[in-house]
Amino acid sequence: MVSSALPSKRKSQPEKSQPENRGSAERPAQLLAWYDRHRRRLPWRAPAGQRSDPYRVWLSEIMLQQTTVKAVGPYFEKFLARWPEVSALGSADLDDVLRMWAGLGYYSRARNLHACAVIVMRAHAGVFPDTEEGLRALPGIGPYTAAAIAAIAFDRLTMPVDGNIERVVSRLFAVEEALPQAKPQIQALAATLLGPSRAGDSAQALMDLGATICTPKKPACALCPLNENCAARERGDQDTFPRKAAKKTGALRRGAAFVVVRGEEVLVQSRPAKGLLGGMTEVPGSEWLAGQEDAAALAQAPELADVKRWHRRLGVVTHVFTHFPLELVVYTAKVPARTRAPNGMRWVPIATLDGEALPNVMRKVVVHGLGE
DNA sequence: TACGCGTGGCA
DNA sequence: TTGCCAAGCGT
Repeated sequence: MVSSALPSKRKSQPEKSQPENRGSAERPAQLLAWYDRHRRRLPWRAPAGQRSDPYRVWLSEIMLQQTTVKAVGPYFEKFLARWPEVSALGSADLDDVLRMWAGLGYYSRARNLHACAVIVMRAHAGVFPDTEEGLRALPGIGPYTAAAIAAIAFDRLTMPVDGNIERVVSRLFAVEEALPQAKPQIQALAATLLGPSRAGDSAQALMDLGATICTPKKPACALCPLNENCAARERGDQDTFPRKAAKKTGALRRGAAFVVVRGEEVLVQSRPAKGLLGGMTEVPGSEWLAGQEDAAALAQAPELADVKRWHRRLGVVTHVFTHFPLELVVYTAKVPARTRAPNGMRWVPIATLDGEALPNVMRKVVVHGLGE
């Protein structure tokens, strides 16, 4: 329900210092009261009133970076079952962590997760730092995550600001400045929503509000506990916040992937540890370049003397990364039983591919290459 | 500062 | 179909 846009009587300045905005002092309490009635039950959340386990909070916060609650759920359970505490994770092999992370995306998170667990185990005796500053020094923990763990696990009086909270706050105060330039202003305004205690609940309340009521499109303002005091709603243009600078989309890149089958095995290699899909498993392939032709891609096939000719599969595999779309032509070949893998490559049974650290784009390639 | 970094769901 | 979006971080 979008009310008609009324002429705005007030300039669109943030209401930072406008005492005539009656009721704004009640927001922290209104927020917590709403949270106590409507909080979501999530696997990593402690029961109401109980302190959360820092390990679970940390693990969930890393997984939730730019990732939906729904996608994280099963991964969180898997990780917790296999590595119940930080010392167990710190003792694990990085390859095992990458395999368990496969499919969740943003794989540098998995490497940093493991590195962080090692540091906590060895340099902090297995105990997470309980301050924002201490947490911020750990790999994979930035300003948001440090504040979130400090508030949720250690009850520190700080307000983490994620995408949800940016949206809620930019609407509450009708912040006209565009992201990301508006981040400092939004951070300061968000801090005004903290009460004298329960910082972690205040943060999670804002996140739940953003996820369920103050949604990106068609926010359910009628159900919002703060709707009497929302500048954007008063103007009627709440769904135009937050303001954002236009983003550019990357150019299409093309390449070839080579699915080499030896009996019931397929040829794979590991990608370099850093960069795109760092440390993950892939089938050999050409470079991924904008404007590349098929012939150029085919010329980069792995050197296998036993391959008489490559068979090009019909169609292409498409995949869209955050910053560019990708089209891969898939070539296949069968080789004799004792063909040796080229340097740096290895044979993996097709039946165990599920356990490999295969990113989804490579799963698509393998399915396309092995399909009938 | 701005860009590189995955994936799946949604309208 | 296409673009947007989701509990950001590292460089």
